[in-house]
Amino acid sequence: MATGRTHRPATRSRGIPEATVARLPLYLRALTALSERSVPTVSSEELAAAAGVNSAKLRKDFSYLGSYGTRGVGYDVEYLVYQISRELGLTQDWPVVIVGIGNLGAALAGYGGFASRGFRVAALIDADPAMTGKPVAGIPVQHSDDLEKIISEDGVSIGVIATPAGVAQQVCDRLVAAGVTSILNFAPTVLSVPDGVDVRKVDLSIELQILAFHEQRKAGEEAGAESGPEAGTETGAPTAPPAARTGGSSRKGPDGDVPAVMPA
Amino acid sequence: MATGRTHRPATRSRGIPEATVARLPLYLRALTALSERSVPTVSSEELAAAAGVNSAKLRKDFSYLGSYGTRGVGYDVEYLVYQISRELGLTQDWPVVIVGIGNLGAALAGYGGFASRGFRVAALIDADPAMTGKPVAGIPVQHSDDLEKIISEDGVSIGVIATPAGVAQQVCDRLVAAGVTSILNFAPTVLSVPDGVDVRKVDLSIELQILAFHEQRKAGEEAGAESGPEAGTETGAPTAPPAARTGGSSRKGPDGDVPAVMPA
DNA sequence: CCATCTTTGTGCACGCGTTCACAAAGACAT
DNA sequence: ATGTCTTTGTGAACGCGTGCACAAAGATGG
Ligand SMILES: NC(=O)c1ccc[n+]([C@@H]2O[C@H](COP(=O)([O-])OP(=O)(O)OC[C@H]3O[C@@H](n4cnc5c(N)ncnc54)[C@H](O)[C@@H]3O)[C@@H](O)[C@H]2O)c1
Ligand SMILES: NC(=O)c1ccc[n+]([C@@H]2O[C@H](COP(=O)([O-])OP(=O)(O)OC[C@H]3O[C@@H](n4cnc5c(N)ncnc54)[C@H](O)[C@@H]3O)[C@@H](O)[C@H]2O)c1
Repeated sequence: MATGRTHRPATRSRGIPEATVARLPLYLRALTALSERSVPTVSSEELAAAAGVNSAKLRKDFSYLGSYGTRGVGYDVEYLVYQISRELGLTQDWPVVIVGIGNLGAALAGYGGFASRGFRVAALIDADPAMTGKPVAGIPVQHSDDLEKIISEDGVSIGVIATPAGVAQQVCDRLVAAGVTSILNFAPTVLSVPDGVDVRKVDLSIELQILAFHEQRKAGEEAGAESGPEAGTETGAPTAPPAARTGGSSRKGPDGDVPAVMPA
Repeated sequence: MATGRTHRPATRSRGIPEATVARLPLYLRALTALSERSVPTVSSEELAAAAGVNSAKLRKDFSYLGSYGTRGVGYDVEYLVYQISRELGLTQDWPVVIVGIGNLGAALAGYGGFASRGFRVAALIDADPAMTGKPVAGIPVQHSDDLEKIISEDGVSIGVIATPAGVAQQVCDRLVAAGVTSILNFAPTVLSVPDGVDVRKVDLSIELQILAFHEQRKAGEEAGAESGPEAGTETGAPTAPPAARTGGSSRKGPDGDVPAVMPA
């Protein structure tokens, strides 16, 4: 997963578990597709398949919202779309600012999936004076000097950070000071924010590394079940271990992994 | 969290919990920064702060990798960088293809964070003939007709999908058929893949919706503790409920939420 | 060599999330 | 009205992840 709230770890918000909240947009997307095909009702089984989850989990998720659904029939698509939208706060308009209009920021600015769900790009902000005034995706870029003014005037509470990692924390601080209380961070840094501010992060690099881990594991177990510790291709070790293995043998890898002596 | 594995739900890979694997890149990033500052050792407390996690959790995570670390001192930065890199499979080179070189795909292609960690953009692939041959971020775009050839020749096992949602599944199918076993999906669709293929997704829209949920909740509890069911501003309800509330009163929202009768 | 002090590694308890399995609800046919 | 059949809503069990708290390890100083 690319995200995770930063502060406020275990806050069961209004009785709805965090894991459920994270799935509601998934259900909503599937339901919207059904709605566009004028499908009137859907069973938990069908909807769960469309959303890629277990049907029991889906029913339990919906049970947190209340007792919608009719036994023997299923759920009314339009009604459920409305209920989930309302629960997620999508019946109102959310102005969003994007800070850092480089490659990624520009792509985000032009992304149609924004407007489709109650989000509106209120402003694009960049520190580069050469960008100021230049329209990106039809919206003129504004200079970061005006950040505070823009946020307070438009009542923006959600900010997207697409700046280089080095300046992300200070951009974040300015956003928070100006009144933003939700931040979506694309920069590969840990942001620290005061209580009451939510941060979610999207990190491409982390996702790829997780995939690489599993990929390596797949390749490893395919090449013979147990060929002993680390069969081939060491790719050059760095320095020596700290105070390498003087005497004791506490324990090694979880199950007969490579011993803690460093190669070369 | 923007992601989540799709199939193969509870696979404790090689004894390392999935949650730990997801944090390893975070530690690695923090450690790399320390390494660049030539910091020789770091305590679990310091490193945990830098990575934004609990120190006990960090120590437990590292304990799955083995007993590195020296009591009373901490962890050797270089050594740990190497161990985590190796565990994540970053000591080898991973060729990656990006399919769909539009706004997002082009941004990804130019992203420096790729190369920095053992990932190499092996090819950019698009279905638009007008794109073919055109260099994006210094790499010429290839036509999707050649997808299979590219993947088998370069031995690509990781694919990134940045096409429109409508074609994502068929692109995915082709990637998998050609030998790709790990997919990072940016299109807002649920991909179905055979066993043995890992899918991770990044969905901007979902992240924003989760933020909106919490944002709404913050605004709600700030405006008076319990003002009864749904104080103001109904934003127009759609159709009527399915077989609305004939007699029984099973139960409503979890804690005195809006009653299940629809407004208007 | 011994004492002290720092920091790791982990046992343990707890809470969240997932899944199974089933009783009850209600649609629908007769 | 009654019976059958589908599907919901949820109780209960289980496993994973988290964080506390502490014993043991080992560095450091005398
Ligand atoms: N491009 C990608 O695919 C991608 C993927 C994942 C993460 N990221 C991350 O997203 C961020 C942006 O990536 P990018 O490729 O668009 O980089 P970029 O260099 O193209 O864009 C960065 C933009 O931020 C602006 N900026 C710099 N400092 C600023 C400040 N203090 N206030 C406001 N604006 C400021 C710059 O003028 C520039 O326009 C980086 O942190 C990168 O690591 C990018
Ligand atoms: N732009 C964003 O910020 C953003 C954010 C989140 C998600 N997404 C998603 O990422 C995807 C791409 O977004 P975008 O803004 O770059 O769209 P885009 O329309 O700019 O680019 C899509 C590209 O895919 C190519 N394509 C179409 N069919 C193809 C096929 N069968 N094989 C290969 N290439 C094909 C098109 O030629 C085009 O170049 C979409 O699914 C979008 O929903 C985009």
